[in-house]
This record gives sequence, C-alpha cells and structure tokens, in this order.
Amino acid sequence: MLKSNPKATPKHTMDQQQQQHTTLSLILDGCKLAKELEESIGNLGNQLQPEILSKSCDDIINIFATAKQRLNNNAHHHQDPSLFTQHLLHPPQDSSAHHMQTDPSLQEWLKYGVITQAMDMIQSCRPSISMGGEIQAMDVSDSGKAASSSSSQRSHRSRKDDEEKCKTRVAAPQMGNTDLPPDDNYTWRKYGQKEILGSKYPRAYYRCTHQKMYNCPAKKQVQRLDNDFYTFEVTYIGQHTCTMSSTAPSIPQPPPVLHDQMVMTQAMVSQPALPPTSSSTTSSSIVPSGSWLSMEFSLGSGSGGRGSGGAGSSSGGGSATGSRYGRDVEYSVVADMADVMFNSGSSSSNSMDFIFPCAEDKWEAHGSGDKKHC
DNA sequence: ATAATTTGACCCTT
DNA sequence: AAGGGTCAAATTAT
Repeated sequence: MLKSNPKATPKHTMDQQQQQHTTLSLILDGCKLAKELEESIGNLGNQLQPEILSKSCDDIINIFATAKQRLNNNAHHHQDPSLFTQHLLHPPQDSSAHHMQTDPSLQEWLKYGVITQAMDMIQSCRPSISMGGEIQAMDVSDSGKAASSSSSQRSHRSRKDDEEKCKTRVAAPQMGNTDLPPDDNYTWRKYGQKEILGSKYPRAYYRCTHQKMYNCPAKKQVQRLDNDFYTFEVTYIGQHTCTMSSTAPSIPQPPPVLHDQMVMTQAMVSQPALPPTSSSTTSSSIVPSGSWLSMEFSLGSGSGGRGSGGAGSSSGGGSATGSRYGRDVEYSVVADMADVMFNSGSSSSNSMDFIFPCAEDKWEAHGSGDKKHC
C-alpha cells in the first residue's frame, strides 16, 4: 500500500488523520442536522412542534458536544499550518471532508469565534460568493487621522510615520464577558480609552506588552461598531518587532496589512441580540439572519453549490503565505489575510503558532485573554 | 509586591 | 478650538 499522501506533513500520523476525519464527520453531521432543522422551520413555520424542535436541538447539541470533546482531546496535537490555511482557502467541496485535517485548529477558532472571521474574510475578498450581503471595504490606508499620533511630545514620533494600519472586525464574545477585547495572538497592554465623537462606544488603546523590553511599536485600537455591539473593529498599527526574540527572523515581518488595503469583516456571530437597527449592522454584518447554515458550508450532502472551492489545495504544501496557490489572485489575497489574522506580523513560517501552539508556547489566560509571548 | 487597568490631563494634528 | 492619542498617577488585580 502506498502512503496516501507522500507530501503529508510528518506531524500527522494516519491515526490522527482518521480521528480527525471522524470528528469532522460528526461536525458535518451536526451541520446537516442543523440545516435540516433550518429547512424544516422554513417550511413549516411555527407549525413545528416544540417537542420536535427540542429533540432536534438535542441531537445537534449532542453531536457537536461529542465533536468538541474529541477536538479537545486533540487540541494539543500539532498541525501543519499550511493545511489549515489550505482548508480555509479551499474548503471541502467533495462529499467527504477527508482533506480537512485541521480539527484542532478549528476547535480553537470555534472557541473564539474566529472561524467566522475567516469565512467572512474570504467572502470579503470574493464578492462573487457573497452571501447576499454587501461587502464592506474598509479603507485601511486612511492614514489621514486616527493613526497613532503617539505622543509626539514625549517621544518624537510623527503621525506621518507611514505607520501601517490594518483594520479588522472581530466578533465580541456572545456570552460571558462580552467586554473582552478580541483575542489575537499577542499580549497587549491597555494604555488608554477615549470616547470618540460620533461613536457610541469608547475606543480602547493597546500597545504591545513588550513595548519597552523590545521596543516593539505594535499598537492596536479596539472599538465596538456603532451599529453592532457584538462586533469589534480592531485597528492594528505598526508591526511587532518583539517576535524577533523567538521564532521570527531578525527582520521585522510584514505588517498585518495586505497591500494597501485589507478587509476583514466579521459578522456571522454578530446577529443574536442585535436590535433591528434598520438593516441591522448595515454593511458590516453580511449574514442574512437565520440562514448561516445555508451559506458557505458545502456539507457532505452534496448540493454544495459554491463554485469557488475546487482548487484542490493542489500540492499546496508550503506555508500559507509562501505559495500563492497559484490559482487565483483572490486566493493569494485570502492567504495573506489568513496570514494576517494568524500572525499580525510574526514570522511567516511560524505564523500559525497561536493556532498550533508549540509545547513551549505558554498561553497566559489573564483577564484580557490575548496573550502570546513575543 | 508586581503587573495591569482606569482615567484625567496633556499635547499634537487638523 | 476640537478631536484624538498618549502619558502617568491612582487604583485594582494577580
């Protein structure tokens, strides 16, 4: 018997892959059930009996619970980052999801709601597959103002320092402490908060915890969207140089910004308790409420419409950002975006460390979450 | 005790 | 002058 895939990363044993496959099947089953439920609701409206609904929900919950348990068991396995990104870029189109080998990372994403960001992000880059909502292109290069004016008095930095900015949107936690800033891969220290004219919610200012130690200039601003309490708009300013101390090359890595513009909208999670503010979440929320299941998930049950997939992840390999999947320019953008998300400016080869944490990587779990040693 | 957050004040840019 | 970004003392958390 030949090895199924000679190029498979050595980190993956066949057993792991099989187990992940099984787990994924569970998830897909859950999705299917949920989708069926959705369709039932759509078809029958409120004629549906509560017991049946309840039963369906239970089934779905059970399936996902089981899947999650397995994912948790796998959570510490290392993954080949490229596989994860590949999957993002080339979601399974065939009936089985056998090449989705990233359950552990999925788990992380699910845990933080980041998977939705990726989906959204991909869509943002690919208007053709928009879920019917409009895609908001945020002008990242609006270096006009709001940049890091950074105390010119105390340390003479100019606002015009071509500081690179990258705006993203991230879902706020839907339960628990919704005030937690979105979790990214770095340790941030809050140094200010301000009411912004015309904005409902204050803007919080963070800088890299290691600013002093490594003279790391990275900063970020976090603010809730006016019309969407559950979505943060995060603006990253500057690159992390503190990564040099660990895995990154000695050269500051590409900033978390793509070309001149980057769009990462996060919306799928932001539906729940939103007031019907007009078209709710206006441009930021893309998902038509109530039918997220119907969107991009090409469930095993065929019918997976979605023409974009394909790509077969080619022999991909390579790091997510390294090879452009030579397929579509769009994909290269997506790859970059994925890189950005995972990485915010660390070494490309280790860009997914936070999703595939190394054994040495400690994850501090302090209040504000997002922690990673630079 | 140390580290992180809060918050009013300061200062720069527009 | 207004608005935004940062500092730093005070406060709170670990």
